[in-house]
Amino acid sequence: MIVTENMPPEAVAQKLSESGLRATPQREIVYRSLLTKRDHPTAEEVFARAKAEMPTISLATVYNCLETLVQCNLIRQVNHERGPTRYCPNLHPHAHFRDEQTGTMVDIDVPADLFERLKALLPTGLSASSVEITFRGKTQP
Amino acid sequence: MIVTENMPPEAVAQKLSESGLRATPQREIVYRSLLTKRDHPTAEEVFARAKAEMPTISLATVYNCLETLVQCNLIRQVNHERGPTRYCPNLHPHAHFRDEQTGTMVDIDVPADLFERLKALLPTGLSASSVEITFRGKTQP
DNA sequence: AGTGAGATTTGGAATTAATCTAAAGTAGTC
DNA sequence: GACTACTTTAGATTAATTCCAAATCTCACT
Repeated sequence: MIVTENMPPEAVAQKLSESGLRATPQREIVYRSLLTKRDHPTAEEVFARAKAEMPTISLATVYNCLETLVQCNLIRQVNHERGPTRYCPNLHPHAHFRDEQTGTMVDIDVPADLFERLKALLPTGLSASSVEITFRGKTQP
Repeated sequence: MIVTENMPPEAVAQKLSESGLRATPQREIVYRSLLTKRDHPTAEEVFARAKAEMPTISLATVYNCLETLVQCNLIRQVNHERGPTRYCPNLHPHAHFRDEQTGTMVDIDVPADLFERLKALLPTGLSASSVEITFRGKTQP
């Protein structure tokens, strides 16, 4: 299955088992917490949301689940400068804009041909498996 | 002075004092260590090189100097995923390619018009002060 | 249904990169 | 030559994440 669209919540179990992994309640809760509020939360924020549904879940588990979901391509990691890693269920190729004041992050669609032009800049011998584009700036008042 | 080219080593003192800062031996050593081997070293690596020239320099000072040099636009910070921050004296707008195996990083020139096209993707209301483009992948054998 | 192997979760300790702090050193100015 | 502001320094501290080893769970097989 090639992923071009965001996973519907039901597909998590399937995608996980495709990778030989189990669809545990913790993994589903963590994944749902990304889907329901798509604001690029940090692991701590996911932890807070997950605890609301399952008070016994641990922070280590949240890190484990996020890592697992990244591994089987259900979500993406987003890093910006030294800030904590954020997580994103949008699997379309896209860029991120980060507001310097508030730290909030929004998705920016990038046409496929621009990604192609960027990849074409690489000298022969280098092949990119991913391209990360991050804008930093401010939101007009 | 608008910076479009890498600073010649002599220019550091001037650039620093323009910003009301002093050209200390530590700052010059740290800057030179970036110029002489342009391999995007981490603060720890800069520290090691600086110590060879000035055994009494401290790691905190290296962090301070790097921060100062970034502030007055003599060098750039480069972040990639969770790795330690790296430093780069190349002030041209450019992208970075990072080899997943070795962790080494190389500069990739990006034509100005591509940067413009990227910035044009932002919806009205968002204005970017910088764009970071990072490729991740592998170097062909 | 019971059992064993392997996967998963958990809390706490450990790690890493970076920042903070407060004291000591240095430099330009009056 | 002293005042003041800027710098450096070592060590303590922080923040995010990873590691670890024990407890728990789940599936496959009997």
